[in-house]
Amino acid sequence: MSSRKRESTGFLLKQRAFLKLYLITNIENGRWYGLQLLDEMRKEFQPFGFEPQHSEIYRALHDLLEDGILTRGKIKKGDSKYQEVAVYSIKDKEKAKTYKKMVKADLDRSSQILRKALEDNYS
Amino acid sequence: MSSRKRESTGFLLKQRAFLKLYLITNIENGRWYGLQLLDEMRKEFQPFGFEPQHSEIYRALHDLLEDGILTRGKIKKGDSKYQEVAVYSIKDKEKAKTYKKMVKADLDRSSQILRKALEDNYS
DNA sequence: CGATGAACACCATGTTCATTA
DNA sequence: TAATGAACATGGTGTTCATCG
Repeated sequence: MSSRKRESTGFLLKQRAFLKLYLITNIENGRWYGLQLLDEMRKEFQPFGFEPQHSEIYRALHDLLEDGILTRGKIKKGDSKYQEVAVYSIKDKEKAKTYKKMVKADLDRSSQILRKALEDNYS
Repeated sequence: MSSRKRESTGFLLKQRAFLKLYLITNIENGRWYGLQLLDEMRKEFQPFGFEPQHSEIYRALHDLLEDGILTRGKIKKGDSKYQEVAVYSIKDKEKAKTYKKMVKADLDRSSQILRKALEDNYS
């Protein structure tokens, strides 16, 4: 029951968790589909030199589906072209909240590690 | 000459660079050998749940040798046992300084990304 | 061609094995 | 057994390919 297995050495937060966090927050505030979310992320983080890939966004979305946090529907886009896109919405608010709380802990921890490094090496 | 190739998508600082930074700083302040440096890092970061592996420390040290930043000598340990250890010292102070400056930029950038995430997702 | 997704490839790093003092 | 190092294995993520509307 308690056979602990190290899952990593615990350095910084992984990109996947970071993206999942943002996806949840964005989807909480409206309906979005994959490439839209990608563009949003890229726009936000371009100033910081971070440019996520489309496949990683999709993987994060699929993760969130498996986690039971999001649900997906297909709708036709309202533009001149009539193409189906996959739109997401929150399925389980509690799970979403729990996940965000988990990631926050890791964000805080990671921030502390970086801050310590700045203190220890540039004094 | 200017055929730029993306080396990564630019998420957070890599562990390797992080370790190399600490190794330089520690070695600037005295002579150390590998496992000693490992123990030191583990002690420092245990509170943050980060526990680097020995092989990664060695890889970082070898990198710094290749970079021409460190130099290595073999000496006998002063203890009851007479075993040779590999001790390191700074070979090129300028290069060391330059490297540390590079990593600082990445540390700052990474910190900003994390801070932004905290602001954007927990307001 | 835009959107989604899967397959494939690579690199950073973790785990295990070998050597020597 | 401590210390170093190399070999091997895996995970996370980037790149490419396939499909469908």
